[in-house]
Amino acid sequence: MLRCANSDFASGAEPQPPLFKGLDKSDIERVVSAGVRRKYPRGAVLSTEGEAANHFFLLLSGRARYFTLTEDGRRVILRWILPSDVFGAMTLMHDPDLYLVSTESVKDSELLVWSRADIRRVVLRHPRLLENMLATASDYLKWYVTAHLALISHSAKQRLARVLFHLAKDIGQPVEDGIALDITNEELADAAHITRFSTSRLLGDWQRKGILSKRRGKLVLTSSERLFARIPRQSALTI
Amino acid sequence: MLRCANSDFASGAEPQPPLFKGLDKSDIERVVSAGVRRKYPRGAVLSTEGEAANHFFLLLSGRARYFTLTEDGRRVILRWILPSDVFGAMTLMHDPDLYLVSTESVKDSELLVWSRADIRRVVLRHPRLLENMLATASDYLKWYVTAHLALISHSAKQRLARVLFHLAKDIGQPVEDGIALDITNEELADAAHITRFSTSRLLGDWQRKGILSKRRGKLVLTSSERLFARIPRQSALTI
DNA sequence: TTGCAACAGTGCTCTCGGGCAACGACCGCC
DNA sequence: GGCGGTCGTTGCCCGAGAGCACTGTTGCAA
Repeated sequence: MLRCANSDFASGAEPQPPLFKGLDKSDIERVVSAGVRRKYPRGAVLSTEGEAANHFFLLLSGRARYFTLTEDGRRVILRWILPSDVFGAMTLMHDPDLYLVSTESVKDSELLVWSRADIRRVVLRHPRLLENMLATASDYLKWYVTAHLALISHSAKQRLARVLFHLAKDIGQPVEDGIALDITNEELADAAHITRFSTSRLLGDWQRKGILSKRRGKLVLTSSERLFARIPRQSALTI
Repeated sequence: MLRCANSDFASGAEPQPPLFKGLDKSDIERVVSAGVRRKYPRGAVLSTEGEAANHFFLLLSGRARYFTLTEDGRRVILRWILPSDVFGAMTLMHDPDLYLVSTESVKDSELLVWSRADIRRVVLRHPRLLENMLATASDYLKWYVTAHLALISHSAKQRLARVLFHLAKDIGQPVEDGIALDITNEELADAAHITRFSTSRLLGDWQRKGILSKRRGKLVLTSSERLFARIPRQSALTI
């Protein structure tokens, strides 16, 4: 494993991760060179809930996600991690603590990884990193408030629509007739917190209406707006 | 409004707010004296979702809570704020931002209030405050993960039991036959995300079993463990 | 090609808990 | 004391969506 002697971020060629906001080239250089670049295959567990937080990560390429388990062992998908996102922030704490949730790669991924000792040293020298992490934390809280409200006030259909919409935005690939997603019904079900049966039924409805088309493990969203079509309501004028 | 010339925190007499962890007396003195002490009556809205985050708060005495609104206007209680807790952390951000949720006092309360300019100045001089805020943020995320899991995997009964248990721990007052809570059915319903009808039914069950006793606006929890009694299950041996 | 496993669709049942209406109990106020 | 408002209770209905069994479909591997 090699130290990252020359960072791509300092050059400004790549999009700047929010973590580095407000830092100048030499600062970024120093931060990046304190970490190591590592590759992980699809499906690798990168950090595990309840274990000591000893590594801080920045996703360079690929894709990952947070997950946790319910008391009865069901897996719960929390949030996607996209390139430029950081995770394992418990590592930054002044007092060592445990990871709150687990993370896994869902595609072959490349990451920048710091040990606790290294990232702490860097962070104390660059408090701006702490400020940026606080901003990230607030994004997470924002996401959670939204998810919380969705859970308690949206129907299964609305939740699935919301999941599809955000997936299309975050990880969809434009194709001729819409936006393509590599995803199974079961993954959608987990994300929307409904059963795979309901997922199948709802997707079926939408397909019949021409809002999307799907084949095994693949889905093309044609008109994402129509996902949120209001439930047809009785007109007040109809006596 | 007077600057706080002499802080109670620096003396060590009062319990130390987590915000000040790792700071020495003179540091705390400086932080506290940058804020002003203010009193708010019960029911005051202290910060409003969507407004510019211009004030940072530390609750000295009383009680407050976060809340937000659903799209259809229903009020959602998020979390209690107890003495020593801080809120309005969006004020600390490097780039000005809006409050994420609203807060209101639920008892007459005394707070330490900082303007954005003042708290930013202090925070930049004492990066340890940022570290402590990060720790607070992680507490919030922990709370949210728990609440999220409760919402998707617990029954109405389990959620209400959990709410009662935590309220008893946080804001209950010991009395001869248990722990007393000043709370209405409606507030419990909001906190557990169930209707007030279900709340009434569940509390009725528990009262009949002697787990708690209640009169209008008041509730005495006798044996909080029995709230979580497992649902009696068919024995596998019963053919 | 065959076989198998993962993925997907459908019809059915059933339960939790939401929603409503109506009633009852308690509190404070004039 | 009477009265209106808030809070609490109960019975009833009903619908969303979970759960399950079964079948159909696709892809991969031997």
